[in-house]
Amino acid sequence: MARTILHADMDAFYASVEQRDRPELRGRPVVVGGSPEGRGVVAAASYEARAHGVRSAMPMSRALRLCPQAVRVPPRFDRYGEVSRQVMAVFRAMTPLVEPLSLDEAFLDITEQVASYGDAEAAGRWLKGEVRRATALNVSVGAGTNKTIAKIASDAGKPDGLVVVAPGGERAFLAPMPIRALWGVGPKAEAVLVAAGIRTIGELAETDPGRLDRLLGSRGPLLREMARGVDDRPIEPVRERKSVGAETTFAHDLADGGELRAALARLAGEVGHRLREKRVGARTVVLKLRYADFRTVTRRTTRAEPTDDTAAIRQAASALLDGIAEPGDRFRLLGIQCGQLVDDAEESQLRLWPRCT
DNA sequence: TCTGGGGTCCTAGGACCC
DNA sequence: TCTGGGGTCCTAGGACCC
Repeated sequence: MARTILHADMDAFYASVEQRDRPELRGRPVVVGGSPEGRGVVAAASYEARAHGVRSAMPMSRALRLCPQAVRVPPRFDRYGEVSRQVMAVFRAMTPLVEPLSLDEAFLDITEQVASYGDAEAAGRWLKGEVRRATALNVSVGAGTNKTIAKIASDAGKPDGLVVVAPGGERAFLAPMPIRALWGVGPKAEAVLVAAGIRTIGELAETDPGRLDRLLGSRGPLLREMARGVDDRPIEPVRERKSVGAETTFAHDLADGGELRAALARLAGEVGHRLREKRVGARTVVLKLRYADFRTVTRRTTRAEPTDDTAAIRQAASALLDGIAEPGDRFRLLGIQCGQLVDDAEESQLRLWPRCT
């Protein structure tokens, strides 16, 4: 039997939360993100700002040139997290099979529940109404028989949309869409495909599998299946976190020295704190450096025992930095990422019963 | 125009062991 | 003196997502 999958995606989430919390911002172009002097980029833009060409991930300096009357708001991630918990609670009132993708977006498998709403369209309307009642915010919803269809359907209806793709209608729905709409096709894959004369998902679906493998490598078969409307990936309500990291871009490039080492200590503190909060230890510490010319390098070290200790993380990262930095180097970004996470409870089990490994 | 910060997943080469 | 193949772990880089 065909599944019924919803993809729910809040409209201009951070910007909408700001406009909701601050009525004086309503109806005005709002851009959430870091300052242009601090080399910030746009995290979210209200639809009023988008009308001027402002987009997510755009440098803030460019956004404010495109739309000088825009109000720039520094992000308040704690606040967005609170609202996100309300939204996810509404989703979970519908089905336990909710897979969050970010603060403002999730897949829902409502195969078991859809009949009790009537049909997918009615279920989608119910969800939009409940989210609006709980948060006074709009969510766009797409419905279909798999994740690919539901996701592209919710994108297609934005803002405040509800798009339902009936079983059997998958290929006709996807065919005219640009390949870039497909999950997993970014700038690089798009360029490769366009150079080969493949512009739409329909054209991708018709491409010879062997040719696609040569163009896309191992990702060819999966993307071709998705383009043909076939996608069996399940909704995964529980996904284990694999890493915890923090990074910072400096307002001005830094040489190695007191300021850089102080930033490193601050990042180690941040990461250590979050590891302890989550009750996990990390076996690997990765140092990330971006040079003034945007070249990025990483160096890592693996420990025998996991740690959540700030000083240990700082020392590991500092030793890695010693191995990279040359006199005269200037850096624009520094980051620390901890991986190979081990649950504290699991860890103590291993200590007590070493032979059980 | 001058490029954030949080992540996930994949590839490829080398070390090491059997 | 020359030479296997498989498996696992580690490292660095890169594509991609929101």
